[in-house]
Amino acid sequence: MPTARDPSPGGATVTERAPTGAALTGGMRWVFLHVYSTPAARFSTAVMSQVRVRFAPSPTGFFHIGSARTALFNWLYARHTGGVFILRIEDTDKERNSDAYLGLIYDSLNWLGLNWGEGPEVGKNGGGDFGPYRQSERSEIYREHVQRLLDGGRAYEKDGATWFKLLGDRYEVFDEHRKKTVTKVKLPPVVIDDRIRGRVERLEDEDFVIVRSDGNPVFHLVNVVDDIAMNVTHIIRGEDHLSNTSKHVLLYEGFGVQPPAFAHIPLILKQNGPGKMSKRDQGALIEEYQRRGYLSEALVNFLCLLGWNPGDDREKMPIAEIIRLFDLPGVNQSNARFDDKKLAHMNMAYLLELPADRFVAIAREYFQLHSAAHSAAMAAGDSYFRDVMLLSQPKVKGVEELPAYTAYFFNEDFSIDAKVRDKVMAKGDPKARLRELAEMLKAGDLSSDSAVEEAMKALAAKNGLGFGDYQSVARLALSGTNVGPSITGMIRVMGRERVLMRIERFLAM
RNA sequence: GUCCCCAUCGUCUAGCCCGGUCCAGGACACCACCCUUUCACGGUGAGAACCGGGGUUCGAAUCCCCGUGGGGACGCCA
Repeated sequence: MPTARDPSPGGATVTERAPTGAALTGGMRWVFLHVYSTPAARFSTAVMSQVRVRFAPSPTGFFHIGSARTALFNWLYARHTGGVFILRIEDTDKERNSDAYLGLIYDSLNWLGLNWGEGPEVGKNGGGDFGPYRQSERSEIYREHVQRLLDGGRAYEKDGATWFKLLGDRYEVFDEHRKKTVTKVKLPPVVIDDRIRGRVERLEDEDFVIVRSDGNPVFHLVNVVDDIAMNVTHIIRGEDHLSNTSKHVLLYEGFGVQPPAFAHIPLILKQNGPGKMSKRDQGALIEEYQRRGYLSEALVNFLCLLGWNPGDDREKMPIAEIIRLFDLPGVNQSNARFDDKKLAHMNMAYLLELPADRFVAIAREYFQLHSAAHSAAMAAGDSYFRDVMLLSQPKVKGVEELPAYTAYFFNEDFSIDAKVRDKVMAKGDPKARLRELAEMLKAGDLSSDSAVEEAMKALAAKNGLGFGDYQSVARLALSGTNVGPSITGMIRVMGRERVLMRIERFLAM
């Protein structure tokens, strides 16, 4: 609905949209609002001035892009409003939970810089007055709340499970889709005043289970109970939860509590094929980007732009600026397709302007994960490694290219690309050029790129040739290929001894 | 099948709320050229979109309706 960006204040939604056909539902809506707004006064705490948002993942699988963005939008909103970002672990599914996945949630959030003010205590994160923050430790709280519904006649037991009871006239009907007779309840549609979608109506007409027959409470119940208990003011979550929201609103009503503000953000679609992105899709895992040496600030910047924008043409922005500008009405309503090319570009842009020390540190970290490249690189010594990395920084699109891109700096047995060799050796007398270059380098000043460059240019001029006549064959002899950093930089970094050795070996071939 | 959400270049999007300034702007990708010491970066340029149909209006990408398409939800999963 196009009224989305106009969050009408204070539930005044009832009156807008006039004549045609809305009269009936409008009237019923009033009844509904009346029912739950009266007892709300008794339960709801004083006016909450501070925004409290939560990210509530389940440790049942890898942490993926979609979850990361939901966490990010919550975090941004908390930072923007000076509110609290809560991490709550929804680990009620005993079958599928695992500590490894839980650890991955903590690691990924930390890596992305999404620190939580309240939640499980991990490192500098967590703590808070509304714990415990793992649902597996909150059973007593759920039991009390279910008892309250039972006592108030809003829940009953059947088939060993506990069901939430809808209030209204009941009737039986055969459900074609599920092939069974079900009991339905006559009710006006639930109204959701969504900060991103606008007004959404959805009919909820069947009682639903809130505690399984094995005694475990279900998602809908624990989610609502915790959001009440933790004083959550804004629920920012994926649009896939929009259809659950009617159940949740009914539960709030059952507890006599005014629901928080809802904001359903668009989904991220997989880049190839139909459907939303899931943990199994190509490029879906946060862990993977971390492992591939992506810069978290680049990934965060990219993720912000999937479903949100600052309202102008800016894309690459410091996080502080994003925090300043981020707001719920600026979030898009349509799903966005993930594009790894754009992410790679963003990553390169960040890489290019990374301070030298940090670039080298990240490169070293990356090499450590790749033992073969690592041992050779480390054997060459810290300062040589640093020089090689800084020489390559402006040339690569990502840290993951580094080991292959720089391999010949660290290994003497690099291979010579046959095609390149044939091409380079085809015209002129490259070997003669190489001999002239070696002669010059024996005594030349190799202390800076410009010194090397001047010497090479002088040599070329003396022989009536161009810089390129020396560059291509020198590159071939030193690296075996025709791509790489500037040749002058290579000579400077490799040093006289190594350069002369490689040239001689090449001439002997 | 039922219900809900959405709809601008291949992709992410600006513009839409408050109709004219839009023969629709930016970015990624692609192509060409320039720069150049290879490869990149960078610069310049090209191609590329208002889903369709009705309506309202002097005028619609912008408002309304209907189609169509895409997405989501329909569990004693979360």
